[in-house]
Amino acid sequence: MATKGTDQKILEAAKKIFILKGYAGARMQEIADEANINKSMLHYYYKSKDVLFSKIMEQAIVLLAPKFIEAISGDFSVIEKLQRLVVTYINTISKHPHIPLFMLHELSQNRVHLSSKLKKHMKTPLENFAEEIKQEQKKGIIKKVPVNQLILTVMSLIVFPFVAEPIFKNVLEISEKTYRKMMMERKEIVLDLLKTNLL
Amino acid sequence: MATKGTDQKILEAAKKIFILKGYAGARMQEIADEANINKSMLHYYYKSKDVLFSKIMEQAIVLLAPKFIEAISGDFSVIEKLQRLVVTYINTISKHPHIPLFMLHELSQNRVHLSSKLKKHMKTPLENFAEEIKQEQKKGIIKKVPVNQLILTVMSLIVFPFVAEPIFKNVLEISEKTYRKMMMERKEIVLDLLKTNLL
DNA sequence: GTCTATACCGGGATAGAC
DNA sequence: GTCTATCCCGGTATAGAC
Repeated sequence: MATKGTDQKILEAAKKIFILKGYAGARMQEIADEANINKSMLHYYYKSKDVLFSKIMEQAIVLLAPKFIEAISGDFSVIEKLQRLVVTYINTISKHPHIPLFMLHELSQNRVHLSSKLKKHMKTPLENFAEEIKQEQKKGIIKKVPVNQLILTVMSLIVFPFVAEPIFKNVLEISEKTYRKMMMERKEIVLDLLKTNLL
Repeated sequence: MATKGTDQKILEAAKKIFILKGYAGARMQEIADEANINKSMLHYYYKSKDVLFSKIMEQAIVLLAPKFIEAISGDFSVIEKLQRLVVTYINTISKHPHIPLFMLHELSQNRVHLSSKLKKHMKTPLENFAEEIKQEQKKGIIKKVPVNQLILTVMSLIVFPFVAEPIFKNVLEISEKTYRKMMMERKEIVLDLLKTNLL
């Protein structure tokens, strides 16, 4: 494979720094250092900090949103879809454990405008899934829990352990390695929890 | 009551700005404006941005940590303690919905050193609680779920909906008011979920 | 495309008058 | 205690040589 192009090196460096420190905390100099290039190269390839940041944020969204949509779509039962969601999300986030907190923090600032873009992509699959849940509840296949609360619950169980990783590792005195292992075991734990609650 | 002292006005303004924007995103000028005072007054009362920030972070910790310890201490069954935790935490955070994301973000930066201080306060109560859980599990009162996973689960169910509030409100198209209501109803939902999982 | 130098501004912090 | 003026650094961005 060819040597990494400068633009790629920049993207990788920016990804690392932005995700670790957030937009406001990130320094262009630090990104340049991380990419082993001159600071002005950043502006040559990506006009401004804002532009560079947007690229990174978009990457993060493109990484997560389609996986979500895919997991809850197709010809599966609700429980099967929840299982798919739990497994793919915990696996994916395990590979990029800092992304959720990064996204949540930047979304809470109004820096990221894609609330509408994101919404548009997610709306139909999410509405369909909600409808399926209601159908199965009506048929008595799964228990009646308010749909929005159920979605909140599922995402909480999956995502929060990564968001709160620093605090948990500290308070519970858990090593990095053990925590990773816990996350892998968590797939089954979350799924069991959801099943006992819904079946 | 007497007119608010300048130092109090500053603390309130700083709290608002820091919690909304984080350390790196906060501007001393903005805090001064918010407090209706001159920027140099900030330095007169609180030597530096760091010092001011530390005060705010400490307030946040003092707000949450004792409530956690109190909820899981005393002569109650595990289920009762979980109920106390769910109720007091959802109530408290509802009044300060931005605090969790603020704390998690700043903790993920290594700006906050109190991992050790916090740990010290929490350690014994947490260990005792963990021991009680294991005891009840041995006696067959509650089902056997790994203790750390259980703690992760409980905190996830309580805290994450606040951390992810902006995204959920957008994607699920929920109004502020409705979301607040959902959080109130959530106390019962979370508790039911935990009970069906443990009993 | 890559580098150096530099412009330019914003932000934290201080000095000093009142 | 409160204000104005100012320092000074660091950070984004640009100019211009090579």
